[in-house]
Amino acid sequence: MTTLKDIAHLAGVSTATVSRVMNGKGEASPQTIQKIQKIIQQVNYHPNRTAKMLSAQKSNLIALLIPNLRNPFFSELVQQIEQAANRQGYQIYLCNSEDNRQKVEYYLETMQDNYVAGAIIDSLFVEQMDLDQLEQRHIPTVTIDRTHLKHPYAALNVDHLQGEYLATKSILQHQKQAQLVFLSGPVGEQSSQDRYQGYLKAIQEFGATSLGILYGDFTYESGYQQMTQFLQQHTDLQGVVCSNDAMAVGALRACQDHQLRIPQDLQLVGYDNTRLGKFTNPRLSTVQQFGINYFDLIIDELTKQQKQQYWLTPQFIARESTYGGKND
Amino acid sequence: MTTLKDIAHLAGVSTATVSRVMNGKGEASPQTIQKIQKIIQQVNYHPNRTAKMLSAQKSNLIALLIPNLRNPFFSELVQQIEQAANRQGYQIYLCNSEDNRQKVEYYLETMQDNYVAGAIIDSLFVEQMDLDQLEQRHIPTVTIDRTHLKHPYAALNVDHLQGEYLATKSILQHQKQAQLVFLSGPVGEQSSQDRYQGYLKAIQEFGATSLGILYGDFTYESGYQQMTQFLQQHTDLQGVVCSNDAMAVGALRACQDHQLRIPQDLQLVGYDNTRLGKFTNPRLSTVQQFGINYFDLIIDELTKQQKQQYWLTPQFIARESTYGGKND
DNA sequence: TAATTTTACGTAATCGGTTACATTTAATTT
DNA sequence: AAATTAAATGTAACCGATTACGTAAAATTA
Repeated sequence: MTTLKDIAHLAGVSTATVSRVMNGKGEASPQTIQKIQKIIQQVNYHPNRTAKMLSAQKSNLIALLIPNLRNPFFSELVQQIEQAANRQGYQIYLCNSEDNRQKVEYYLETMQDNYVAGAIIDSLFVEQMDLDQLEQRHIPTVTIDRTHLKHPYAALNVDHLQGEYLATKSILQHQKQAQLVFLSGPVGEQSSQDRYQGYLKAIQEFGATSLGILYGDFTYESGYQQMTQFLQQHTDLQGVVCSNDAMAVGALRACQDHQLRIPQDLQLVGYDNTRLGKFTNPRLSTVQQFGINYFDLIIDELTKQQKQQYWLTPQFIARESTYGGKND
Repeated sequence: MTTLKDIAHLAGVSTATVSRVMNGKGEASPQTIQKIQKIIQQVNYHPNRTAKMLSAQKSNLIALLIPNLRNPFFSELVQQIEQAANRQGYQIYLCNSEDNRQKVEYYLETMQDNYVAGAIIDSLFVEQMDLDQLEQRHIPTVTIDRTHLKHPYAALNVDHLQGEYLATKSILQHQKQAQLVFLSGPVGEQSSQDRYQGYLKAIQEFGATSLGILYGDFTYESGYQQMTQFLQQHTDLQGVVCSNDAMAVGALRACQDHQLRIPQDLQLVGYDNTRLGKFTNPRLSTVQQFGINYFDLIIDELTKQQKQQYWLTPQFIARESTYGGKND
């Protein structure tokens, strides 16, 4: 590997001079600058990032802690955030915790080792203690959807209750006395619990009935499986409210396997507005949590540390899996 | 940050001793071992990875270079490989090139800076030169589906021609004189070109007709858009052969928007066997490139350097979007 | 021309670890 | 008890950068 020292040798100067030239800091005569730059070109030298990190005690990495990549919502999130980060000269240090507390701990430790410029936290299993530690280490943090956690940095909060209320309402507006079921994420998952409350609120408001709550794990497979099982025992269902799009797609297929027409026999809504939703048959009505412009904002928060709290207003997107939907 | 030096101070020994104890290398008296371990526990010390990397000139990172994350094939690949890597104590250094040569170059450079233990290369825009460089730097490499590139390490090759031949055949077997169209990846994309050849081979063999080739970019959106456009000009189509599942899903929706029943009016096949395929309506017939057990093998190749060449035999998976399909 | 200020560059410490080698101390051997 | 060997630990160089500080050379001023 070509090092600073090599360049210094070749140019007949000290490493300090080369370093200064590379970073445009301090003084250097035009001749030396030229000579050094020429050599750098010739041997295609580029400074070692690891050494740089250690020396500077900082990096251009932004940690992105997510629970998994199975839920398309997160793979889309990763893409969007990565692009926004790149635009501002940052790289993403992807911390996929695989729904596993141990991995969360591992990544929280290695974030520090990697001298990350900031952390974006969107994961269950992150506790107050962890955020306190990040704060103590002066790692700017943006939490996404971790409303119950406290820290002095920025937070993007999502009103799940309101979102699912809107979604559920969209079903009930066309069928006030409908019997519905709620397809939730894993037991204990806060966002799903909040969404469940929104679902219940709409049900009460319209005097409709909830036939229960099903627990999936945000995958197509679990949506399909839970719904299939449910339909074996219930025939009097008019609507399914799902805690994410992927499960909605699974549930949709399960309903169709039971010869139910969507939305005529049964209305169905997803959540998250993942790209797939526009291409299912029928197209999926869903809830949009945040628009594409929020990702740059997240990176800005980390780098400029404006330390704002955002409350995002979810929007219902009507498509074909509920009445009143339209193509888009 | 707690450092080795801190521990050494607390224990009243030198950093060398602490390092030895931490790594179980060299000799140390039972008392010192105990004392040091106790302190490490107390202050929750863990060695800095960056410093370790620099010092040891190696890391537990495996670079995974992919073209993008938009194609679900790749997001599923990332998950699988990450899990396999984790099982063997490695972390993934995700290099998402965003279909961009510059980023490929950036990542190839930083791989070296990160002292990666190996690289998994599955990306267009990687040239022979790049692999030569990796070889020169002694970075063990596994290429996936880069048949035309030469290097002394392991390679997983996929017979795209055969895969698409099987897929096309499955359509033609039930409708020998069908008129088909091929929905390809971007112009110049090698795997799509190979698949196109397989498609043509089956067409010739059955005396069927190809109405042309459409170029998408492996996204739902492009599949939908290309197919919609095509259907505005053609009404005599009996089959669509797609170069990946995501475009197939988009194309499927486009066909359905044109009131075509699948598979009765028109048969359609995807490629890659992504998870979604089991949940579309109709379920998607597709081609499986490699099974789940291949991911551990890839990591093994990197760490044990068996330097094998693999040719994977693609398998056609019949579902409901072609005749002769069945649920699974 | 001598004194002073600027400019250009080198020396050496530092980041947080690892490790070859030297040294001290303890245990064995004669 | 002296000599030898083995065990325990310390010293210092190193990985590849950055940077505070010092010094030599050049430019400016007196």
